[in-house]
Amino acid sequence: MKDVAARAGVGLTTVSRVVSGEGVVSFEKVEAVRRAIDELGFSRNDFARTLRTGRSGAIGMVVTEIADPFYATLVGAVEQRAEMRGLLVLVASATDDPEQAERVIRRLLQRRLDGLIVVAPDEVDVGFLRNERSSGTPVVFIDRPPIGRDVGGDVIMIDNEGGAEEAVAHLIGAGHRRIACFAHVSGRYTSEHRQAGYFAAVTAAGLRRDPALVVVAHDVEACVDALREMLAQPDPPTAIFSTNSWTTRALLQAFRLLDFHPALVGFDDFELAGLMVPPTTTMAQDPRALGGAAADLLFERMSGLVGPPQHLLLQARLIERGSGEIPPAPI
Amino acid sequence: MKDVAARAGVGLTTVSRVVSGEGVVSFEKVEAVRRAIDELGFSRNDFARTLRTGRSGAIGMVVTEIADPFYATLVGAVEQRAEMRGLLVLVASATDDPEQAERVIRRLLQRRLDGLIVVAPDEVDVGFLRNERSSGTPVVFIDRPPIGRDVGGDVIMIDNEGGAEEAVAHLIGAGHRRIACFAHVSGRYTSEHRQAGYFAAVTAAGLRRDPALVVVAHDVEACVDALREMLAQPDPPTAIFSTNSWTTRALLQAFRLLDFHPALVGFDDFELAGLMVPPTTTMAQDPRALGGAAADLLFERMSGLVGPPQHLLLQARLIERGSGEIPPAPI
DNA sequence: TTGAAAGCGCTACCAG
DNA sequence: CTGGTAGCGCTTTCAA
Repeated sequence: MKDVAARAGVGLTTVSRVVSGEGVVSFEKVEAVRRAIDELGFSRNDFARTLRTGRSGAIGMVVTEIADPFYATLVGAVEQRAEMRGLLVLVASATDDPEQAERVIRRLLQRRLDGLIVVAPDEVDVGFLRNERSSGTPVVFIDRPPIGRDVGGDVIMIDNEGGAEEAVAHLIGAGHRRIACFAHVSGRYTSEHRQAGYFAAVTAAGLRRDPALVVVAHDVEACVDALREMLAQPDPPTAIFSTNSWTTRALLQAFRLLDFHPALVGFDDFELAGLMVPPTTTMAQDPRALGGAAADLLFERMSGLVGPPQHLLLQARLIERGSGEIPPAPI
Repeated sequence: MKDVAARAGVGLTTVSRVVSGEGVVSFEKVEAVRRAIDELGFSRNDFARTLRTGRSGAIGMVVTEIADPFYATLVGAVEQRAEMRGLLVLVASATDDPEQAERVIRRLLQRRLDGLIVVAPDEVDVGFLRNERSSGTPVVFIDRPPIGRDVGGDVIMIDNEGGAEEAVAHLIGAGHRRIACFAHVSGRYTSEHRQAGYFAAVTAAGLRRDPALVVVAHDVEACVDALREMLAQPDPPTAIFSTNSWTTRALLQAFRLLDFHPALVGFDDFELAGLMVPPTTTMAQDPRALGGAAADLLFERMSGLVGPPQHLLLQARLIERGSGEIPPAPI
């Protein structure tokens, strides 16, 4: 910048004003500075700027797995909103390893971000984010609430329990009485809440809660095993509710392997659900809306919105594709 | 840091040494500093550090669309490698708008990154990256070569033409003589090269190059229209080669709508390809390998590897799932 | 081993 | 309108 100033024959401050577009500079000097910038290939050092201003012009985003289309879409939605405001998004995958997750988040924090959007890994105590929030960096949690005492911060989630209940009620409405629940993982927030919704629907309909119908299965092999076991029972399920799209897709592959075709409704929509055999009914979340809402709220906080932490619950939406309502072949 | 020093009763330099783990500090002072850090909730300001050292500890990654599973996986692979080296990854979606793309890349550059991995949007002249490279920031291009004169930089890509040729040869080997080519877009690098592979295979087999069999179609509607037109011709195709997975998936939906089921081989693997009816044969790229190779090369450059720009060509791999080799019903 | 002091490149506050 | 100067928080000499 000093070089630019020298070359343009102006003061350092004038260059700064031209570069940041703030303050008033005479037309000729602007031209001169512009020319010098081009000739020298100058580009402002944002670190120095940040050091001085205290604002980094960047927000951070932590997700558990960027390669998961759901999170990738979430990130895309946030990025789009950020771009409109001239903010950069720093993305970091926390992964499932709690230690690594904490390390990644801490490292992100050292960058003095203007705001943070976090899909808090279950099992990671994000209590240390309390410092951050109290020092003025807004934090919005998304997809699930943070673990840890008094973290505070806004939370934006899907109504997991309500959505699951509605999905299972849909199966019950189609005449099913034996409905299995395939959970994608044990002990994690979304999984547990969707299971709770399953139980709520089963109970509301006066059906028997059969523990043999509830399993945790993430991959094809586990699904095959669980299905084999259920089919060996005297009163096998005629319909299945799955708590996320990974399990839903694993189930679809298992169905083909076993040549077993029950009714199926899965939480989370996925591409090609309509091409499955039969087309798979899903309880869809809208990751774009979720990410957009989180970004909007974060930006409001960044521009000074105060008030108690907000908890937003977005509704999931049933997309009927025929696999739920088809009554099963009589057994 | 000043506060920490005061509280621990040591000098600023000592704190710096403890925090960065460099230099020698007596055990007691280390303890004292650690305690003060905890009590004050101190976390080093990375901007100041970067300003001073000139190294940011972060690399940048530009992709055209983060929500596309292919790019998301690419990012995931780079991130994983970066994490192992304690580097942060700054991701930005360039989008398809050339102006926005350039803005985003420039903004990323202002952050003085230690390295850059770029999926250069076609139509964006990344000539301005030349400055960057000459000022010592290594740049690795991935998935396609950069547009613009003398950009230089390493390039890591899939052998698009060879992969496409092999895919089409596979169809020819299964007895097909009328093979259509559905390209996902016109004028872009990967699309054009895969089309070139298609033509190479067709020519090598001595088949007639029929322009009516080559179309550009990105969505279901366009696929339906194009297929209708082809089916109305006297000698319709019995097999289709598609240049990327978006088009492949659109085709699958179109097939169902039209109740038309030709043999199909698509470039790019996609989840659930095996569940399609019939299971879809694909020419698979491995985005994890691609991203990993790019990251490794970038890290080598960052640690001083000199030499002329490298051009790496990774091979795509045919995953046969039965839809290619099934001879079509006689027409 | 330790600490004082000089600056990394920029912006904010002044005084012209 | 313009430019000089202080200082953001850190690391890196250099001297003790």
